[in-house]
Amino acid sequence: MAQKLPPYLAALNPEQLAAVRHEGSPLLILAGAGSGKTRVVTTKIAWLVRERGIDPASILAVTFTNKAAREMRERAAAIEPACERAVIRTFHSFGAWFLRRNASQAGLAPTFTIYDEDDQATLLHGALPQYERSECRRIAQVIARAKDLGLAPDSRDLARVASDPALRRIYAIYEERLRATGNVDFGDLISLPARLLARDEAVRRRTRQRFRVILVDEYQDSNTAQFELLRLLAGDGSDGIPPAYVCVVGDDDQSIYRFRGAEVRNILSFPELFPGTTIVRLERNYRSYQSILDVAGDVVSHNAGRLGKELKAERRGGDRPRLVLLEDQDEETAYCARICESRVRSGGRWSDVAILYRTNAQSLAFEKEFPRRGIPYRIVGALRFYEREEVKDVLAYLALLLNGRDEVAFARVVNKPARGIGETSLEILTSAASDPERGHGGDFLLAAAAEAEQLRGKAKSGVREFLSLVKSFRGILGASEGSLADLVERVAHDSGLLEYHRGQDEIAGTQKAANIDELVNAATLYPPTAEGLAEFLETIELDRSLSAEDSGADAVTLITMHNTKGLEFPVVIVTGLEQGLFPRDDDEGEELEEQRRLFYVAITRAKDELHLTACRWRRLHGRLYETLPSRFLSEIAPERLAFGGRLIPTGRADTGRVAVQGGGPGAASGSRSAAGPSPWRAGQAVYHEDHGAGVIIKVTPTPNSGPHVVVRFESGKVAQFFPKFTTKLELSRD
DNA sequence: AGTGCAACTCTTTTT
DNA sequence: GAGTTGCACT
Repeated sequence: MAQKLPPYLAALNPEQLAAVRHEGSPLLILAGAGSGKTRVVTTKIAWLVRERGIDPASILAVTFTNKAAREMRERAAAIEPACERAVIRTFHSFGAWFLRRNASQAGLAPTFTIYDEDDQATLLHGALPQYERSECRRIAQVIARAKDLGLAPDSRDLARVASDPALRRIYAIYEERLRATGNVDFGDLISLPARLLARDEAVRRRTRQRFRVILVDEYQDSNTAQFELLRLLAGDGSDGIPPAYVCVVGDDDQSIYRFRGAEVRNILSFPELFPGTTIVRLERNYRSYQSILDVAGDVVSHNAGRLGKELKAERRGGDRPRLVLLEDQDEETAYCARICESRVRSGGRWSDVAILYRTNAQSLAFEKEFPRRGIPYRIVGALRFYEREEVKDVLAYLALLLNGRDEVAFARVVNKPARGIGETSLEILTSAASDPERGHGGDFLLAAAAEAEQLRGKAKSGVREFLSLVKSFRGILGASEGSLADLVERVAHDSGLLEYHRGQDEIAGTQKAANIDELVNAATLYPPTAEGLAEFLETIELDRSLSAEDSGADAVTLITMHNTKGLEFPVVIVTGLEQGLFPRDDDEGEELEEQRRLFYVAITRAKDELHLTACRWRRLHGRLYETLPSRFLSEIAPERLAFGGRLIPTGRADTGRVAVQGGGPGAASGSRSAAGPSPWRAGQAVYHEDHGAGVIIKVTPTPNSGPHVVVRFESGKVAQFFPKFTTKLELSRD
């Protein structure tokens, strides 16, 4: 290299450097797991500002999580402090930011609040009481998917999201009700900005003139609506404003949010949709040993429709990942515990180990057993602070202060704690609020004030009491001193919620009052103004990772595979690798491929050591099922895996059972192993309890798990078994 | 209006 | 097996 690079660039490999210094055409960075993606993006932002003289305020970088946005901002600013001024946000938070700044054009108040799916369901239930709550939840989800796809109630393609012909009408009613509240839902944060940009030339021009560089991280998880927003933001030059420089970063092999509307095709077809695209592949992996990436590569190679990418480990060698077939969950828990213990015994930390599973319910076994063994653990993403009843109650009072049309918030707290306002009274107030004759403009507080006279006795005094509460809270909102925490505290206390929930705590042993305190605490950072309150509510609504998660304590991580994206651990154990659980039996086609990608993500989290476990017996929904190992396991070349080391007693001597960890000579598991040469040979006829008669088409010996056989049944179905671990498969004798 | 019981339903869930 | 929801009862 002729000229000397500044230090922040000199550390990059050639592909990374090319990605950072690319300009002039759309750029697609295909960044494999562990390939230094964040470093490239942050360096690129800094480089644009520092070397190319780009105004940081004209750079928009969107991510999918707040955590990623924070990290990106910090790391870019660490290289070039001016990057603080870049707009680095999640897609949704950018949408909210944009809508607040263009509120009047969007037909919204700048202090609108955001409804989550629970609120959406409540709104639906209020509009369509004939549908029960659970049904409303389902419908809310369908509507959310429709918005992900950018489909409005009158879109011709609405059937793509659900075939029910009633959907169009329900969706239309929902939209009408939602607009009447003056609030927005998650989907609106993407679709309303897009609609505004499409329709309002002045806003469009102003926005396009401002954002000259647009970066999108985790692009494989973007949905159709987000893609449309991106296109509108970037422009195509036809309005005389040159298109923004668009750079998307992602990994098609890590697209795992299809069920939430993510559209892998966005990344697969990016080069066609943005003509002239340059593609840079980052395939050097700095995280894992090659032995681990080999396994990951085998798995993901079974997917069709990939952009194609092969990870190469900078860290050669490494132990072969270990596949361990176990009897049941107890053995699985014990196996994981032993891995953790031996890690610590050999000088490591508890936090080196992560235990991954497909469903949250699987964490339970570990939660029960680990305390007994003195293993500290933390569960990532299980309990959701903001979704708790008591938290939502306080938030509803707060939201109502900003917006009297918030039907959901009003209905939630007008009678909470109980003030004698029943269903009938609520009905009277609700219809009064929306009655055009009465001119309340949909404002429930105005309606309540005007119509209280119509109510009687308890309801009347209850409404009066409620209104005077709201009035006093609004008084605090104008205060020039103190922080928002004062208001939140007053709301919690004066409303009676704190006492109400304290009472609940005593009955049920919960911590609701403490949670309210935590909410009060979180509000200290905001000013006691309407804007401060709106910002506080937005942060809570959009950044739900706020809960006390990163305590930094030394503990084993229990986590769903989905939640591990972007993380890494020295030791990873992927548990529950059983057919029916992962993948589920009904996973096929696109869904099956997505599950395979999920497995890929899970595997590539491991830096040094990877363990894979499967149980023969799995308890699911309170029932015990006999399972087969996941089909994904048979997609791994057997020689890439170790099948365990030793035979370890489970410690339950009374049953005489052993945990197969594989291992030593003659490692026999219980009574099912037969002596002598294996009867499992290709061509051998077999019978399976569920699948019927079949013929063995392939046998692969394993050191300790007995032979692995592949059987073709008369039905044409091909399935694989470890005869050692199933009683359902028998040799046919004749 | 609040409590208690039976019936239901169960993936994943950045925002 | 556990948590949630609707409904009936008081």
